[in-house]
Amino acid sequence: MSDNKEQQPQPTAEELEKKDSEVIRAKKDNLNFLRAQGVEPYSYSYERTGSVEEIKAKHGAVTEGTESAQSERLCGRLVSVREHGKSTFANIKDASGMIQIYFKKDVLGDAPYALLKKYDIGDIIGVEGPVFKTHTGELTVKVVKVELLTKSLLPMPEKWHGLKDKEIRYRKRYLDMIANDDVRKTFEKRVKIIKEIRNFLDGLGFYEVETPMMHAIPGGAKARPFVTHHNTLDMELYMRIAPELYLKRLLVGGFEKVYEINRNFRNEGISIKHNPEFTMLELYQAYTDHEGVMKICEDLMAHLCDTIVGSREIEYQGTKLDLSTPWRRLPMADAVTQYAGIDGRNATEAEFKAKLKLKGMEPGPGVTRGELLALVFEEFVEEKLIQPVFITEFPVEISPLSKVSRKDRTIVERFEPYIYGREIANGFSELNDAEDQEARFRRQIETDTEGEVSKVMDEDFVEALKYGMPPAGGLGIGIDRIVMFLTDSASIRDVILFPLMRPEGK
RNA sequence: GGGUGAUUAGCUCAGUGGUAGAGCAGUUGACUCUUAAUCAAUUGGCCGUGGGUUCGACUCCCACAUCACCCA
Repeated sequence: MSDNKEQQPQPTAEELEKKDSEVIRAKKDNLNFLRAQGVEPYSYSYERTGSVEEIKAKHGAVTEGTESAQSERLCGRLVSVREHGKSTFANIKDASGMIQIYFKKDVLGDAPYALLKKYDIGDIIGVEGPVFKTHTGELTVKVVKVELLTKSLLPMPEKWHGLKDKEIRYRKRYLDMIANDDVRKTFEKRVKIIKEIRNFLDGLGFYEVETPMMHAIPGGAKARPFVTHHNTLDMELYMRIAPELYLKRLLVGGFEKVYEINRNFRNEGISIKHNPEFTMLELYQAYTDHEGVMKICEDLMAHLCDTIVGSREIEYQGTKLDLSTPWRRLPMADAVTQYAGIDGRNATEAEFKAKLKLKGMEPGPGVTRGELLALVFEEFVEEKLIQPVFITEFPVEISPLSKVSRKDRTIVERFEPYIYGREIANGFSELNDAEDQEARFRRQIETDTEGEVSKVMDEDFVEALKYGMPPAGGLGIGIDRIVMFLTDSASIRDVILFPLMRPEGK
């Protein structure tokens, strides 16, 4: 495959040169001119006296008409230039913010001022000089000395409208970040959210661990895995769909509170809510049950609201969401009764099927009552769960890893919180009866028709359980979806730096 | 997987079966407190790719590619 590509004749330097637009050629000309003048267009370092924000904070009190006694050094990308003959205003931007800089011919000197013409928007520069306030009150660096730190060879996106083309924004995230300030803010927020999750869990005494992302047997969730191959072992490996089975092994081993924040991979569709690789938090705590981790779940979300948003009421896509704790608890059957207009506790299989038929669904004869309930829930209820709610009491058939309810053998001690019609997490009292686990795996393997379950039983996991896993509660939270809520992002692609894209056709 | 829409200059967008447009960016000139600076001039296009219809297609038709949105 790659052979064909390599046989294609590589364009020569001249041909590439020809293809350059005039805009690009102008920048290259500037680069070459500067080089000829002895300017190094790709410098090695620049020592600054502070970031843009720091300098602004430091000199905020400078009064108009005076300038700081101290000279400052700062650097960043040149984002706009306003020439006025013998003086020039410009703006540079660093990670902290943007500041105006002022070049004056008689301050900078004739020759350096003339060289400014060879600087382009997009170049990264360092400037040195005192700080003053303009007549309009804007804090500005009066540049005494300017240095080119990095020459830019491609034109920047338009300064006013920015970069809107979603395809370019996702494919070339760096341009998106340069052009759209709120993108950088969203991803800074993502960093803080994940940091706060760690803070919260570490505060509860959890250990963060790393378990394999390449599995010989895919497990821990119902999803199609990505397959890869190990050469020297000559074996198929699967990118993990969940870390669950490994984290539970750690409970067997004696860790009592563990969590992992990392990537899972599911070979399924791509949508506004799904990226093939996504980040999950999974945590397990020994000697507690689903109630225990349900509390951790809502407390964690409340903690994130407090620390990231500053309020437990957030607005998502124009809808107000109140994440105050405790969240409502609602058994699945009751949710169906309440939202689907069919008695979730007493309806017959035929009644469920009739209901599903309204959406064109015709489950086969092998489908159990519990599965039918879950289908009705998915089809008719989920989208209506706007305010946070824990759906509880899942049918045992669709929950192969959770413990049967102590009140009712047909349901399990499991919950899924929903916000804005979306499932954001999944938790349960972990099944630790090895023989029951083995039987449920077996049943899953037998009934799976979609290839969503491994055909091979994870014997080692079952064996681990046989040594004895303490009773435990487990919880998995989709981090990307949490970030979407807390940053008011409509698409998962807006909270993943480099979402999966098909290679561009050529 | 199905449906709808988009694809035109580096970027943001108009456009029409008959010679391809604007703003920004670029280039040249003027301007020593501007900030979407202003003013004057100017360069830049295989109108996503490949077929077809037509005297003539950026425009109409078909296929393909990529993206977006909706549905499964």
